[in-house]
Amino acid sequence: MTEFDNYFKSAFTVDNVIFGFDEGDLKVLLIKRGEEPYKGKWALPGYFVHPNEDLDRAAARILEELTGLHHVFLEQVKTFGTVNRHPFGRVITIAYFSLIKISDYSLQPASIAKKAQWHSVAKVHELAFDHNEILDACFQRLKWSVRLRPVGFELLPPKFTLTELQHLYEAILEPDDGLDKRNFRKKILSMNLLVDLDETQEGVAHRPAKLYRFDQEKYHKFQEEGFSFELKESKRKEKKRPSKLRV
Amino acid sequence: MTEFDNYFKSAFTVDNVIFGFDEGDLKVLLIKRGEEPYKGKWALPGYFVHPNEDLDRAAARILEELTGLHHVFLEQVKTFGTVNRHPFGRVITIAYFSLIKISDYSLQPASIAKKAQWHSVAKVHELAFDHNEILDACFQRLKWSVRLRPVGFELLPPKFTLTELQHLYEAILEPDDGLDKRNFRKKILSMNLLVDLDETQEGVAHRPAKLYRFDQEKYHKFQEEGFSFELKESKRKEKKRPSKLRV
DNA sequence: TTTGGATAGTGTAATGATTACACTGTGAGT
DNA sequence: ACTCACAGTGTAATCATTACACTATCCAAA
Repeated sequence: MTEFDNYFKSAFTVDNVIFGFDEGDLKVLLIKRGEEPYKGKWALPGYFVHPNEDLDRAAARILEELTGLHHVFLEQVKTFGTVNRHPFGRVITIAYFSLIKISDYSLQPASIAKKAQWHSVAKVHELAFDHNEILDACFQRLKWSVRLRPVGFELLPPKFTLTELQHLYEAILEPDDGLDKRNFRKKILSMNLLVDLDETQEGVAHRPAKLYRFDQEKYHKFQEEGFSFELKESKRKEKKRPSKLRV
Repeated sequence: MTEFDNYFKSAFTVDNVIFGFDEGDLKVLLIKRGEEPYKGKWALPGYFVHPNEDLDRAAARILEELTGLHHVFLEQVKTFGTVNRHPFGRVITIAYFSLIKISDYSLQPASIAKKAQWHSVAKVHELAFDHNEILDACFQRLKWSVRLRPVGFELLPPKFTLTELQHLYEAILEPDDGLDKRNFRKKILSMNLLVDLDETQEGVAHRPAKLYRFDQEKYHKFQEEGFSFELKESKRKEKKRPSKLRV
């Protein structure tokens, strides 16, 4: 068996791209590294997989240590294994992404959590290791995922408005000109996935919007039977009355 | 750095699900294991990733040793890392799938290749390790892939008939009642992806079909711009004249 | 109390895509 | 000349998607 000894000298980690949605913006949870390598750089939360730990379990552990959340959406995306990606030796990493409600997130005691911060996905700069590449791959997967599952269920607070839901879709799909409001509403309401709560927003300086929640049962049905959301970005803007506001 | 030493005791392999298409049937290339563990069992072709080898490179190497082919379609699918999946220690495996034309395949000198054999995907029985699970995951991915890329380009010989192409789609998508012939043809021809070769089959005991090839340029355009193939299985059979053949 | 700003909310007609569906054509073999 | 086996072909009905613009409601400021 010694011929194989050479192969048993590598390690693997799990890195987790944790997405949240807040203030109309898609966010990702990053950690400021306190140790070498890449000390001081922002990085994806991740760690070595313990010798007796399954991969999915490791991903869930990292997520939980950081956010206190379990039973959230978590999916394996891709494994990154370029030869020199880690200075300690041959280390490959299995990337996962998860979706959480930022409102559920609370600071955890784990020391790692103290260095965590939400960043707008669109504004993330240089990360440690090959983490930019990992983030990109996970964001692409999320874009794909949004067509296949009602992702809002995982990302939005229990009560939300249709406009918030639309903004979420726009943040993920990044259509050049946004989505058409009427078509979006027609589509999403026709799925019967939302429940009208007969409540409205309060304290907004405009006509308050109705609040909705997801229908849990319908949601589970969609999980089993599939889901398809397709909507082109609006081709041209509807003419607006010229606004006096400067851009 | 000694705190990390414990983690550098694992290994990883690459396993490759090589799909081919022949005789109207989707096939997968399996190896009869000549060594423990699982000696005598059929397994996916795979091997340890060398210490200085990138993952994609390892997958391509295994494919080439076995089939003599390079530059074929090869895609990472998923990593399997259950704690006790390998008797030698902690070994995780990165699964890839590839698509090749069986007509291009030729027996290679590598000793491993002598134990290789094509099996109908639908009839694969118990495999070594967790390879059934891996095969399933890759087959699912292929099902998905068929909607996003003109997979026939990778799987069919240079000249083929529309019926062969339809059988390929049926072998992958497994629709209960097959696809509707007219709708299939209308759809695939309207993509302008096929070139009519002005040749026909020879030596068949019925009206010979026209032969087509893929338009390489259009194919590359689709690779960049995306591709969408959607076609429901035919709902109900068209009534046939009662056939005298017994089922 | 009036007005302006901001966002919510709402319907339809035109277009395009998908579906269901059944018979005729051609060559080979007897 | 007949039969078998598969090739090849068109249309109408339905459904889904798209483009598009104005009215409603609340708050705040004048």
